[in-house]
Amino acid sequence: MQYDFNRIEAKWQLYWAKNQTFKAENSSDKEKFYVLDMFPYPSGAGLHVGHPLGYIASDIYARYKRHRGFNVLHPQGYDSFGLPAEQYAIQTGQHPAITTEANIKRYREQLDKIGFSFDWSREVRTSDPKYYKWTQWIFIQLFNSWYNKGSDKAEDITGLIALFEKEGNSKVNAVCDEDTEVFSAEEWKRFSAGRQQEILLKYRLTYLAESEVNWCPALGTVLANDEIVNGVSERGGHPVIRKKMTQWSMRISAYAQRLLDGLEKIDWPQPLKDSQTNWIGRSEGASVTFKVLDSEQAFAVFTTRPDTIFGASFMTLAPEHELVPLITTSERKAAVEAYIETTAKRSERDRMADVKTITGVFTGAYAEHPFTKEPIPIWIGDYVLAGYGTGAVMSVPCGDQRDYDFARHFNIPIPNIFDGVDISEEAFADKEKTVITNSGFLNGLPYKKAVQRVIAELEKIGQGKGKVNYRLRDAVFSRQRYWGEPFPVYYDADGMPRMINEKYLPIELPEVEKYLPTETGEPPLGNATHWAWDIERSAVVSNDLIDHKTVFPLELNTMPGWAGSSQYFNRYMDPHNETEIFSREAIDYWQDVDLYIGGSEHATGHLLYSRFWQKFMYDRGWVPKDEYAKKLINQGMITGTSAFVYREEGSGKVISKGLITDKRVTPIHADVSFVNASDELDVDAFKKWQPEYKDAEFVLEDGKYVVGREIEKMSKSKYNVVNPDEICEQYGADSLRLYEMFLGPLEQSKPWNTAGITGVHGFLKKLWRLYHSGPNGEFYVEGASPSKGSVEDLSAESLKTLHKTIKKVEEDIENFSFNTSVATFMICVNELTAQKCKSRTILEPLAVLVAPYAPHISEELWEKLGHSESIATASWPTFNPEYLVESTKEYPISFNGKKRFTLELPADMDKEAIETAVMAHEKTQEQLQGRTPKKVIVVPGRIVNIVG
RNA sequence: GCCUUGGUGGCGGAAUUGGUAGACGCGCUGGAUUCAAAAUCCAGUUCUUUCGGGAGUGUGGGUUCGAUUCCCACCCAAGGUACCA
Repeated sequence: MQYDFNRIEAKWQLYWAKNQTFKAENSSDKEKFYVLDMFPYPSGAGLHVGHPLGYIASDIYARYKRHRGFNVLHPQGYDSFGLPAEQYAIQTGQHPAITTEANIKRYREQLDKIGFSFDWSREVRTSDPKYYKWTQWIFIQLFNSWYNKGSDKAEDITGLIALFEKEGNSKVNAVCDEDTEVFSAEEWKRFSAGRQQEILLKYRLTYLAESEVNWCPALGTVLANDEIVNGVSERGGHPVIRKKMTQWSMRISAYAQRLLDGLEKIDWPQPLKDSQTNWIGRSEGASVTFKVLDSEQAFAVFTTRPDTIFGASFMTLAPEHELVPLITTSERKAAVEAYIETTAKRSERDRMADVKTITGVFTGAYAEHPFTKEPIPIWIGDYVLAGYGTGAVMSVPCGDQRDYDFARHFNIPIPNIFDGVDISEEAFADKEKTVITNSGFLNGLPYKKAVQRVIAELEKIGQGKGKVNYRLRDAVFSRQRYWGEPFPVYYDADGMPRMINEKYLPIELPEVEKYLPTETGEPPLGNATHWAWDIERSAVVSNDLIDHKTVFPLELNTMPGWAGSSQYFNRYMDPHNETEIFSREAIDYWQDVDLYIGGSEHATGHLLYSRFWQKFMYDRGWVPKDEYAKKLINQGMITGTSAFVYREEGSGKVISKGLITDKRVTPIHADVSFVNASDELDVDAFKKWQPEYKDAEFVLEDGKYVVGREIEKMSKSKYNVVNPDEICEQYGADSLRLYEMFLGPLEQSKPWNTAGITGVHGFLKKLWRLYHSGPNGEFYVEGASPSKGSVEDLSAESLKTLHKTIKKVEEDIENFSFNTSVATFMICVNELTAQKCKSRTILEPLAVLVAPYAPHISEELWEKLGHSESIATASWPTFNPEYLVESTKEYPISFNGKKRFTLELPADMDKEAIETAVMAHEKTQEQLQGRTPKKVIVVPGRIVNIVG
């Protein structure tokens, strides 16, 4: 009987769906195990072979855990708000909800074909109002919370208001805006309601603030860094400037230290932890206030090297620093303004990356040195970023290379404050060996003592203090987009934001005519005509009714992509609950995620924000764990082989790869589906696909157009995607699953090449044949079965093969080394085939071992073995080491570390006996050629090495 | 620039604590079967060689009886870098 994978796979997929085989219950005698995948964004291109990589791995793990007797929660859903659907809507006018729905349908079909053991009854979609109701709910809770540094957690804002009423804010130990003024209880009570709200905003965990954005005036919209190429918009090539905008922010900085500390108790990959650690960027130092000479102004800098304060020969402010226009002298004004304008065009990343070009301008103003009272020139330079620290730097050229280069470039003096150190060529940044000189009261002190001393002196004169600084900035939470969660926010008569009462959630996304920003530059929701909040009717009403008395305008921004993904893992525990985000029982049972698999590209986005929300939820008592995922694995990405055609600069001719020689060409992506295995392009298909090349001249070599090839991340935008559907069709889902695992280690990136799939497919056929040794390839196994009894011929060899496979596969799954277990299965089947094994005692456990990897074929074989229940209910075979005991060991005999021959010796032979046996061997004498070895290393069970 | 990861045959990769480098699969070569093909099976396949052997895990150095594995320096590629998700 043939291995008819198409029939078998369809049969079992239907069976699993009908019987709800993988539905998880919220209570069980079994121990719980929660396996989570990062849910996909349903793009129009459909699923490509890179997506399922992590899903297959987690599915294997989830299935394995079921065999080991756990109650497994393995849900899936869609991160269905996002930019591509909106972009498509702008281009076609099609509502994003419609395209998203269609894309989800396609994703689901594709996912179903691969045979995942998801509990689909728990599916969530972030763009579903039933889901985003709870995203809005969390936003309100954040708004109604402040961070109490005393208790080191988030608390209800009513507690803060009570404190203000009792004692003002001077003794309140809270995380708040830097510019928060001090007031007494009496003053608080006298403030207007609007004023009070304004002050509370400085404490709330989500608040309105000015933040910088990439503004593209031509497109009238804010762009992601991703959408900007070489300083201009990717679409259309328009200029982009950085501009300040009032937006919602999340006070994630309040959690900086806890986010750092929490990393120690979770089993996440070290590189990912490093990423988060660097992102949070804790540094210890001091905050120092400098007065501006001949002015009322002063500014603060943060420095990790306050000990070098006597070496400061200039100050550098970020060009965007608020003080710049206030202190610039009239004769420097033109130069400063010109410089600011140039900087506004550069992206932050550009400014950070570019260390070679040194630019800056002198403002004409001077700061006063807090101790020497000497004037210090104040410069601006774009290597200082406004958003980092205070946006101002105390420049000490002798101790910092960037300051050194800047000083050299502008001929600013470089005073040396390090004893016996030559700074004529470069700055000296070594803290450990530092002894300070030319520094008044710091002379002769080493680094640590100097830091302590200078901080004490600064505190004495009220111009500084020791400080821990974090690089982590508060997260901007507004997006000027349509396809995202609307805020449950309206603006009152004072223009202050107000939350809509929880019981009226969700506030649903309004319909708009077009998805672009309005002509006045408002976000797309500004196009909605029905987008006002009536506080009497508690309903969204027409904008015409806005009177700022009972009907108010609603927020026009929407939430960012990460809003919906920051708590979805908890919502899966109780996804249909309409009265709570999840029930107490559900969260108490499932607790947290035991295994989370997803890409490392989310390290400092989703994976940091979700930890922040979880800690907030924990503080407010809604979840029992302050870290939501015990273990996390990063799957590597799959790279594809992109194809390029080459357009000659100037002529516009498209030149075959071999004819480029020294011509100047621009490589352009060609869809890989137009290219055959010999790298020849179907020119007509290409022209049809990209009409702008319809009339272009294609210069051929030997009558063919040959493309260039390059390995890149597999992505729709690079036109190098390979779809899993065809592989499922041609080889089956089990082959696809095995092949994706067989490609290489889960965590590494690896190329996709379908050529090798015949290998794993051949293995499945061989596995099938092992159970079909009867006449005409009928199913046949020997041994007692539930239905009929027969005698089996069980060999010690087969038992050994089986048990070494059990051992290896078990270790592999526990270590997430799925590629090596596929190889192990192949060896096992090759050996059993050679042994002509037909024994049920071997073949039954083998089916269970294979089941997590290739579930369809295993189900079919399991059924044929006479079982009436799904193989998912079978328990994992038990490894018995007795079958693996060896009586001899083949020793490699090395001379000076190089193996020359091997020698079989009894496994239990001791060190001395091994040495004697080896030295007596003729080949040893042959190798030595009469020399006496200096030393003989014998490691019993491992190796013999003869030196000399 | 900074942070992170990786570099082993023609290709994907294996080598779990420093102990037989190249498991397993693809591809290729030869053979069996076949009218032929597909499928299947068998044998071989790191390079080099005067057939004794010699060299070999990005490059250069180091530690060690022994290094793909540990240390130092460098080269190359990929990912991230705060509004792609």
